[in-house]
Amino acid sequence: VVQAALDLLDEVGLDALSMRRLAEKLSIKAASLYWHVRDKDHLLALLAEEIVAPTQPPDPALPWRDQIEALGWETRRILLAHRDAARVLAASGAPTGPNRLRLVEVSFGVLMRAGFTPADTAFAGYLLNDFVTLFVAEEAALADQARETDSEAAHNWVAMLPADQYPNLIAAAGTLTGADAEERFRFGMEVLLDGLELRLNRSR
Amino acid sequence: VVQAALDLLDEVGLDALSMRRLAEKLSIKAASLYWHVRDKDHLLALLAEEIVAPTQPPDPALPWRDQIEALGWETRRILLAHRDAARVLAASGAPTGPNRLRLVEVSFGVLMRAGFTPADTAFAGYLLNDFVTLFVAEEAALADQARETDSEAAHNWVAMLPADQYPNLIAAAGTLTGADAEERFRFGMEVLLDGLELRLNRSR
DNA sequence: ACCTGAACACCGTTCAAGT
DNA sequence: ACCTGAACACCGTTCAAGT
Repeated sequence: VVQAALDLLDEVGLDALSMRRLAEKLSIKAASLYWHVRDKDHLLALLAEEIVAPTQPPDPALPWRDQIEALGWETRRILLAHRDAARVLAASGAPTGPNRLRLVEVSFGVLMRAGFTPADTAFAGYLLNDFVTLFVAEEAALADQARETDSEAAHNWVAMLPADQYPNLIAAAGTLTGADAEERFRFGMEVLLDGLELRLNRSR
Repeated sequence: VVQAALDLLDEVGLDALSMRRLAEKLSIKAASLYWHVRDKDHLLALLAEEIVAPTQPPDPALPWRDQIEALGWETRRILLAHRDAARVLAASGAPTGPNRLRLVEVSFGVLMRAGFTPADTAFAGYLLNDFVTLFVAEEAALADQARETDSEAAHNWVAMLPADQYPNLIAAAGTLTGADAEERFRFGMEVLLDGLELRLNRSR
């Protein structure tokens, strides 16, 4: 039932994922879906649960930093496995299903055992989760966009800018190759983890 | 023209902002809008430009950290000034208009002058910008949701969870009062800036 | 328990035609 | 230069009715 929705998502993307198309795929009329599912929002929540299901929790024997890092990379991998997966998570709002709650529990557990206060744990957990989700959403959007237009055009919008008005933008963005998503992800994770580690050490 | 769209956004929110309603507000038929505006996407881009227009750039005499921090708080202030503003920025994609490009240029300039490499500047700039936008989007969503349901219910979803399955989640999330958006924002900014500062010092 | 027909109240967008 | 009428191809959702 929800598996069909996931297949459809991979085929057509989130924007074209409609109740009517899903019904068609199931050889059913659209009205019938409302017996299986309360809402489209509800469907998205179920979809988010399904996407996130195969996530491997990190090895609890590792230091907290390595665990958080591993979970970040694993989450990125999971979200890249389905089309628009990160957008589905964002669109389906706060986690309510067991799979997503479990992941929150895992990351909060790592942070608490590392010595963060409960409040800092909650803040840091949301910060990390938001970073990963947004990052992958952007990464996927850029990849889609690069697939539509030719990749030269993607570069050239920077070159089109008036150089005297945006010198720093051009200097910095000019270094981006577009194929450096992993490096950018590592950068973000490092900055966040360094910031969190510093905070932890200071509080002791 | 776009001012009417901004008014409508404040009145009804992004989800209900349709071309047809906007036309009605202008005492016009929907088809006429397509003379003034190419697309709905184009309209959203113009809207994003308009929202961001009154942003005050930080004092260039300040240390880089203070400038970035000031710009972060200013951006949050600007985005909270209009309903669903953060979502509009996210929905309208990468910045193309002069106002948003100017802000990117400002933040990149601060980072470059602080001594970051061009690549690190681009990474850090996106990271900071994404953090602020996403944070405000979430903050606004939570505030909306709290306005709809009574605020007790917002607390109780945590209390409803089976305590044996999610001990860390409950311990950490239980400390959140819902009215601590500013504190959470400060936390995120501090973590990011600490991480960035460490990276800058290491590279020298 | 599961599905359908038919309807309601919407969308974004195009295009020939009007003034 | 700016607007309209009419249409096209869609949406999510409800609800009585069928089996």
